[in-house]
Amino acid sequence: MSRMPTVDDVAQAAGVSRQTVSNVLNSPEIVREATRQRVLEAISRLGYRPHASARRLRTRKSATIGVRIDPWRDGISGAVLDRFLHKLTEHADARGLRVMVFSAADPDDELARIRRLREGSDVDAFVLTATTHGDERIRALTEQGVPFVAFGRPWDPETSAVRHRWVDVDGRAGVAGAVRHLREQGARRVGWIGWPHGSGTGDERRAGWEAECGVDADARAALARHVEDGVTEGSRAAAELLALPEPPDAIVCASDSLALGAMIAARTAGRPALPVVGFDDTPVAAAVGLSSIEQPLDDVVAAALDLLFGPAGDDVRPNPSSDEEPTDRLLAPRLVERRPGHLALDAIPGT
Amino acid sequence: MSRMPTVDDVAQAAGVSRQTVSNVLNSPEIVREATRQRVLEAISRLGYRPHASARRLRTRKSATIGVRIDPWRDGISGAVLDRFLHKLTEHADARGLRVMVFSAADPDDELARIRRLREGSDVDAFVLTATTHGDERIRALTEQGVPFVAFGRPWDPETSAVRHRWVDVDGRAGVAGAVRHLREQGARRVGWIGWPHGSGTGDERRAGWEAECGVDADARAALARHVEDGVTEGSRAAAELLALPEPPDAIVCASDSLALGAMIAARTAGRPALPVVGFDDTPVAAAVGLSSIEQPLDDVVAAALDLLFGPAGDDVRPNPSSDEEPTDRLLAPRLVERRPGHLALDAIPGT
DNA sequence: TCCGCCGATTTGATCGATCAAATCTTTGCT
DNA sequence: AGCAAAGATTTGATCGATCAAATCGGCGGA
Repeated sequence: MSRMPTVDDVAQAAGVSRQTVSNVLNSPEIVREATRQRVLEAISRLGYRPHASARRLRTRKSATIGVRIDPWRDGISGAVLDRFLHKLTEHADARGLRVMVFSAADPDDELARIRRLREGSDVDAFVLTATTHGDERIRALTEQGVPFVAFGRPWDPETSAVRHRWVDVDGRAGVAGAVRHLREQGARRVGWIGWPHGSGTGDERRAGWEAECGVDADARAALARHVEDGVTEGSRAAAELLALPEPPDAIVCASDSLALGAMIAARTAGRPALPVVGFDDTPVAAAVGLSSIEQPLDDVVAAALDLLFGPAGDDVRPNPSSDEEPTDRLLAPRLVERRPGHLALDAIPGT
Repeated sequence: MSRMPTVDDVAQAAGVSRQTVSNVLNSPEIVREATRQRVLEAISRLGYRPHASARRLRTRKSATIGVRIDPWRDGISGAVLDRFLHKLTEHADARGLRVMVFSAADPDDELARIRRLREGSDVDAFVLTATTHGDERIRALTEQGVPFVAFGRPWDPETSAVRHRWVDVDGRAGVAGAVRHLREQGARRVGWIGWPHGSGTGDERRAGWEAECGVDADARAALARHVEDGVTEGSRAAAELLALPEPPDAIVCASDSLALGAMIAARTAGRPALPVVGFDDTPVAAAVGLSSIEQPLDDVVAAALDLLFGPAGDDVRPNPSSDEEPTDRLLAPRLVERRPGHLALDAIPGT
């Protein structure tokens, strides 16, 4: 037979009807065991696979989730979203879901694309990444009844008021834990290099440092720097801190880019053993032997899918209304410790 | 109206038949201008969008391409495939194509998943990335008649014998160009840090250095190191080279990871101005101010889609048979020059 | 004036699956 | 044994679009 087998072919081969074949696949429990076996045998003998488009046409579901992938990835940290995407496909595969990616020029364009993808039953639900202050997408999708989950908490009261599903990583707890750990290891003055105020993520992370650094407000002001993300910026800020009369004896940073810069600055300043902690545990951190706070992406993805589809299965739940059980999850990150000096520069002949 | 409008709704609204509406969308040239306008007006008034699954069921096409995304590679260089993926979605969107991603444990698993995706008309064609020596996937997909294009040339005669579509970047020409450029700038002994022999990509890149470095075989042996990919490895190799009686006055590397290591080693060895060139122009290179050879991913993606779908349109061409016009494209990369010392460590107070 | 041709449009059938309701089987209880 | 309820299976309709073939309408030529 040249064409792919269909339910009818299987039905004929097994001596049953279309619908029974369909039932074996979709509601096995209502089929008698004997017939079930017979049908399964026929299915595997003919190599039958259900035609996804036909099924979707009928059921109006696609078992597909959509994710936007971002164009701007100058920073090292853009890598987090890539790892997120990869984890997402893994977990989705395990649930029998598919992942479709798309790109968009701006939030409006993203909304337009989302609408289009959903209209054709191409995609059932979406994962929004990189939520911002006053994120327009949350409200728009909620109003349109498009099922989605956000990776990133709502950053302002307005968005919080819109009940929706989200998952995020507790940056504050992560940084606090790292600072506490450094102090247990003997550090007395832990410095902070973060981003300019105003980004939700950045402010959260800084709050973790503030809570645990154990010094008064004046000392905190001296020990903190806020710069744009980047290796150069991190390097410069760290050099400033290390040049203080009372320099820090450890530095925690809001990103691996900043931390890499800090690490290089420490080396240059003759303090190669200064503990430096970054955030996101990107490949670069692993490559240069930098401690870093790792986002538990596996858990994040699992939680996101749970919220969208329930603990198991591939039926999208509708967006939550305003009076139900919790629809969000805040997960704690984990400190990955590495030895400074892992670069082994000291072991190099001639140094 | 609660449900989405269909062709029939539009037809009724415009006072024509289903098929005419369909024609306006798919073969506008056979519809009279006046009716065409009337139908278009009705379409936009009702906000009609064709139902993708229904169309696919009928036409047996999905206008969707599949790409495997790799489980995390620890190197910095994994970023290339991510950028590739992003470019792919951009170009695909522009052509009205969709991109579906999936993950797989190994090549066999990948083939199984590809088969499944194609059977349901989920995906029309695939892009294979990271081709290897003796890549099983090429032959398997060709035999099964699954349309695909490889990003990566065939690395052995056996695979070359299987006529298939591929696009690749001419690493040899890229490295050769960089070496030539360094020599024009006054370098006399250009070193090489690459990967162990055996990887197609790595050997090609090294060949570019050999061709243009302008020294005899003995000197070449002294000036080259072959190590696994990684910052530490690059750093160690570079330190060795710089400790030679006649050290190199510039170093070209097979990857940005190696180059970053080399750059740090140069700094440590007191030669911060040593020109170092990496490969792939990853975000890290940009962040630390490292020159790097950039793969023209835009062109790669455009070429790949051209090979699959023709210069325009979204009809997949069948895999090439053995006697047709060229089915591959080799593209030249470009050197992105940056200033060493961009890290501005020298400008730091206290140094 | 009538016929035939050609381009524009319409009608009937189909893609492959699931839903809803009808029909046939078995089971359980008196 | 008889009969209803529960269980298993089958039949007819449908999802929304396109394909293939039939129909309609206008125009030129005999």
